[in-house]
Amino acid sequence: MSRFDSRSTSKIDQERGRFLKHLARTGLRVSRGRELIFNEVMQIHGHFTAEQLTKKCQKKNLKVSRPTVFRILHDLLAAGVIRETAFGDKHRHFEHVYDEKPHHHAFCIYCHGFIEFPDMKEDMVYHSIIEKKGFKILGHEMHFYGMCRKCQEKAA
Amino acid sequence: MSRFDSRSTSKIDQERGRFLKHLARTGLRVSRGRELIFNEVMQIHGHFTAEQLTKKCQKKNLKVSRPTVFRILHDLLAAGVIRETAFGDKHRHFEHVYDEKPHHHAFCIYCHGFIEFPDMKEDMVYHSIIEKKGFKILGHEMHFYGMCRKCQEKAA
DNA sequence: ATCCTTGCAAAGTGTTTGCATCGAG
DNA sequence: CTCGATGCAAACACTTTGCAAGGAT
Repeated sequence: MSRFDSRSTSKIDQERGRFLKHLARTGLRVSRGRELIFNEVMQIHGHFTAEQLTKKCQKKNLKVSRPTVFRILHDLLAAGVIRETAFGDKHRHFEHVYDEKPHHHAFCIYCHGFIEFPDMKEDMVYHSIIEKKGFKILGHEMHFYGMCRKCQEKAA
Repeated sequence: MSRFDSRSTSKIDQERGRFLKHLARTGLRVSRGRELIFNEVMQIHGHFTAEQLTKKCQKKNLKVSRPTVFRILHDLLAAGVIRETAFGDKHRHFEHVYDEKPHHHAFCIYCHGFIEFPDMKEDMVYHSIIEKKGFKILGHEMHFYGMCRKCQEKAA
């Protein structure tokens, strides 16, 4: 019915605006690499590593070297388009700052696996405390840690 | 009035027990290094990196090499005495699994600084969801991310 | 005597930097 | 023509491994 789905693109456009503004402000160019990486990143749902992103680009025959990927991830971080999301892992994980499907993680301290569960918006209690300190909240994630079913069975 | 403060030590003894049990179960010895690192770790309040722990030991003239520190941190992880706590940082951060003063963090995506705020125990909604999946919860932490006061002022 | 522990040096891994070249404004 | 972007190779930082010596049971 509608002529085009404006909902999902507007979010991306908003993020693109944030990125372009950041580039303009810091005197950086809208280069081939930046456009390309921005687009790839926005297509990813969930978390990703620099390595995964590099491979994803290479599979599509988009030419970007690893250093460039890292450099542009820094740009995206500085622009506030992506953020580092924390895992007890060797490499850094990234994801969009705008959350499509907010969810959280429960990590197994034994096997390092994790399960996901949806956001229940029960974090509001914290908002007033944090914002009183002048901190502007963009999002949140909750980490539970413990022992997954498999590891419990193994330990039993 | 009381003859000695048994409260704080009992917690540590409990953790020591967990560690010893793990060592026994996996056929590892209660070596000098393990005792030493265990004690140092239990004296730390808050998060620490392998590097900090190594330096702490060396300052006290406790002889342990870096590889040993890493190896014993793995033991402590496997025993469930410490866990990795997630920061958007290069090195891994650790902390006790038993939480003395539960608190959470709000990270600035611009400067990577963070502020702390106390645990409000508002996470209970998640327990039933997570435990339904057979996951045994040992603790949790909440990460907010956004922009700290200073970075907001800088950006204005 | 066996098997775990430790330290040293070396190897890995993920990330960053230097530098020369390319390319946009 | 100037200054940023990029790729390559090298450098880095943190962590892990191999190996031989030392130590506990």
